[in-house]
Amino acid sequence: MTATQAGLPPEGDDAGQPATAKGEQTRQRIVDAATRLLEERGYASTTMRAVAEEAGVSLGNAYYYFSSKEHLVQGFYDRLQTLHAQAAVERMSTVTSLGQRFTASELAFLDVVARYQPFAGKLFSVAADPASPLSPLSQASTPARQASTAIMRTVVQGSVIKADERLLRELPELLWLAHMGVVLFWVHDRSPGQRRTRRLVTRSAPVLERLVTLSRWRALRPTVHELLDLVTDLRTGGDSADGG
Amino acid sequence: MTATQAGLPPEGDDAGQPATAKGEQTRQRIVDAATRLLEERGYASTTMRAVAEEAGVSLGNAYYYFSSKEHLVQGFYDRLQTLHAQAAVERMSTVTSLGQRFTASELAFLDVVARYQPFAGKLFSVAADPASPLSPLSQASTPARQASTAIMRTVVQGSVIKADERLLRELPELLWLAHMGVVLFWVHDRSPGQRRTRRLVTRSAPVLERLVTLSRWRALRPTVHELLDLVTDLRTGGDSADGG
DNA sequence: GTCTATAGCAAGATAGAC
DNA sequence: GTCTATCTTGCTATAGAC
Repeated sequence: MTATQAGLPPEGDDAGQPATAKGEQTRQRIVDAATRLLEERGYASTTMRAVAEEAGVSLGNAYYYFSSKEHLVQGFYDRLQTLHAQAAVERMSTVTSLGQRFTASELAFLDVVARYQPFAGKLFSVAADPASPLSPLSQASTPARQASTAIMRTVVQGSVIKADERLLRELPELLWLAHMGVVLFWVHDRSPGQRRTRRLVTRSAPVLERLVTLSRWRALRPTVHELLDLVTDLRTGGDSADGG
Repeated sequence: MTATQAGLPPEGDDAGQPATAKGEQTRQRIVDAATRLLEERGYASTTMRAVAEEAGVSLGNAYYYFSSKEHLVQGFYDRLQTLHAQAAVERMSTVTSLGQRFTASELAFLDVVARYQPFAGKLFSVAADPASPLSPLSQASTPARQASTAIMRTVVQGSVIKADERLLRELPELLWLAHMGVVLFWVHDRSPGQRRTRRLVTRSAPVLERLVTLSRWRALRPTVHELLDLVTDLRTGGDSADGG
């Protein structure tokens, strides 16, 4: 339903891009207020009315800058993204194996988002709707998605690993998919401190590394390439559809 | 958030289990009305008011039997499940390889759900909330989940395949995960007739079969078992959390 | 271009009377 | 079990001020 999915340019979703410095300031106030309320009270209780009041603007004004509640939450997402990128780079700086770097990146992510776990399910639910701007595949999420893939590129490029060349090229995007998998698991993880998700990461990373290494094996190459062909084919087909 | 996830018995989610025959009848009328409207007008337009009117009861009465709109939709899901199971068994009856049987089952699924694709995103979104009774991991979805896994067991048991024994035992549940992946892809697939999802199925199934076969390889066994250990560990840990 | 105030709709959910 | 209010909240609209 979205412009993204039809492969068309965006339509009215870019409402309220401020043109003046004052506007930019107001917009920021609203995002800040929303972030504060989200952290304090979760998604459901963060009503547009409450955000407007917290920001000291009228309800109409809030909608002037954000065409929906979901668009507003996007700002919150972007902030998390930035924090994750920073934390990931820092924690990756001391390790050089692919598995360790992926682990570092994901554990950094888990640390950053830990406090939001209680209401992550609701947010996730909203993002799961393909028509939502919060969907990781939406046009509105393109910057966030690219930033996330960039982190994974850093994971790959900083690591010393021998793998099939084509696989290596696709690896950042594949790791992004893996990251989506981690998120999916994390959202359902009610264990204290999200221990289970941490175990998932620390234990699957070595297997991941092993599999990547095995891609150079003669006997496995055809299968590996068949998979890569499939991924490439499904990604570049016109209509958007993912397997994340 | 759900009782399921805490490993506790259900609490208030079983609202409105009718005690009398009359109650049972009313409940059924409401489910029927909801199903009819869902098929005709999709999720968003199927308001609780519309359902109540269609069923000839008051809004409050509808809520007496179904504590939320989501609980009401569960009946619709169950119906699809049954249809899928029937169609899958039928289409599998002529093939014996694992890949072909999995393909048959999934294509049967796609045929059954094709007409609901336009509003599947909304439904999916609701089901993505771990706290929702519609979540595939919720207590309320246990019957549907088991039915779905049963289909996958049929896929496996009817096929002649040599694989690592432990993998073979876990395969039905792993195929259920794969099925969830297909659903995830399908929900985002805007191509006509969901051609892309069909391609995903038909092309990934042979790879899947190949990988299962490779599990018997000496050099791969440790990795395969490491993965199976991980899956088992994460599943049987007390708190529920998945990777589907 | 920004912003307020206010009124109002639709729809999910609830309270309380009977 | 059933109904009739009633509440809440996302969202829209309008009309006007600076």
